[in-house]
Amino acid sequence: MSKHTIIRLSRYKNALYRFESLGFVKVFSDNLADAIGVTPSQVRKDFSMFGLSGNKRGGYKVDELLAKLNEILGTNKAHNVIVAGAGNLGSALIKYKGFEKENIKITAAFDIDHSKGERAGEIPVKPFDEMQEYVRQNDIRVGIIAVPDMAAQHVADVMMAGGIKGILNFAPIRLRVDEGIVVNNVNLALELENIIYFICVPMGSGKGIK
Amino acid sequence: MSKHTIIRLSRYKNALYRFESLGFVKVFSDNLADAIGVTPSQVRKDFSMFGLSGNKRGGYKVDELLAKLNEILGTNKAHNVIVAGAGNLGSALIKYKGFEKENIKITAAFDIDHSKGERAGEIPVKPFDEMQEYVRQNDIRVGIIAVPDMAAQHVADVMMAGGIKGILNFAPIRLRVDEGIVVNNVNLALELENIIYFICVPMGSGKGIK
DNA sequence: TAGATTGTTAATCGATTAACAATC
DNA sequence: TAGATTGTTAATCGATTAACAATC
Repeated sequence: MSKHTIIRLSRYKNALYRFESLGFVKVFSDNLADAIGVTPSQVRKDFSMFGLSGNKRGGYKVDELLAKLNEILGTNKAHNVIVAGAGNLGSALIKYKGFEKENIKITAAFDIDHSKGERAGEIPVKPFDEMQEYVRQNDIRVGIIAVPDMAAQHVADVMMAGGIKGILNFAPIRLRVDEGIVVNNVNLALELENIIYFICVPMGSGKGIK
Repeated sequence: MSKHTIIRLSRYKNALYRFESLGFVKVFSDNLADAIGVTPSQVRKDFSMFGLSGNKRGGYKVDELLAKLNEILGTNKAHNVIVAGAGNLGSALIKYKGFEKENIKITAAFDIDHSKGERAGEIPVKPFDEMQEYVRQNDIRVGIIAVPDMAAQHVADVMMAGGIKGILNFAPIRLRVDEGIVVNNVNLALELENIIYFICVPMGSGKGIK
């Protein structure tokens, strides 16, 4: 199943929550398509690949669809995640509100300098040495890498040694990982650079925005 | 020109800096392919689309290639950027080190509560009311949105009114923007959700990782 | 030269879109 | 029923890869 399809599934889900809060009981493929910026065909195709069905004339029931999407995406279960690196980015992630409503919780952060922000009421910042054992003991499956570039590969290795299966990597390097380990990269500088390219390219020439 | 191509160009550039620091004078399409995880064909195809040429047997000169990539991507010129929202994420971005080496500088942050982190030596946090005028006066072309979801569309509108052409949006909603405005979305919860999906899907079934 | 690598064309692959029969 | 929407198949589109002649 392609990554793009799953991303769209998440977007449908977000949109559905908004429709729900607006009082919608059912939606049509047209509504969802509009909401996330794809064609209605795409919506129906995506749904049919996961056996999500609607009524031939009544569209899709919002609550049913949401329940099924949450089940497919795994967001009906809680997931615990750790962060390596408690610098600027790491601490912002620890405090980030957006994970909660997807049932995702950051349970611990690790840093070589664990004095960083060890505050009561917040998530503990532990010494990096303890990470592997913590991962193992708490059966953590997903880790976030928010350490300097040079340390990223080592952190990834330790995460994998502890049993982590998926990594969200903020370091602008390609991690070498074992077979079957899932890595998503977020490269902030690259995102900006990309925007800069597309606003600088002369629009006239038929090039420009994709 | 497709967004994916430009992203790869940025990645080649990153890899080239690393090759350069290792003392490489020239590289082959094979080296670059390995470094960023694509096929050598892809590398040569990408380069040929931008008139980046090498030597039929000697590969590509690292310094020349870097200079040309920086020119194409616009990273040879400095770019000033603003941030809306000086909460956790906004302040982490202000302090983020990774923009500098791409010649990108955050020159100001804006928040309705501008008392947040107005510290000397750092970037000033100004009242949100002043944003539009600041954008206009300083000819800012790119803005980052790191405000709560509900405020994001309004912020985008004000940015556009000030003359901003590109937006990096961290709010998990689809922004409605004018023709020709470039938007890149970074949705942190979605990235994690996506990882969770792929590590949860039973690997055996031929599905799994893409 | 012989061998290796580029640049480019053609083939392949996968993803998106259009079309339409089924049917509520 | 007539009209509208789904579910699915076929067509299209674009991007990636393979192949190979050119050539350093």
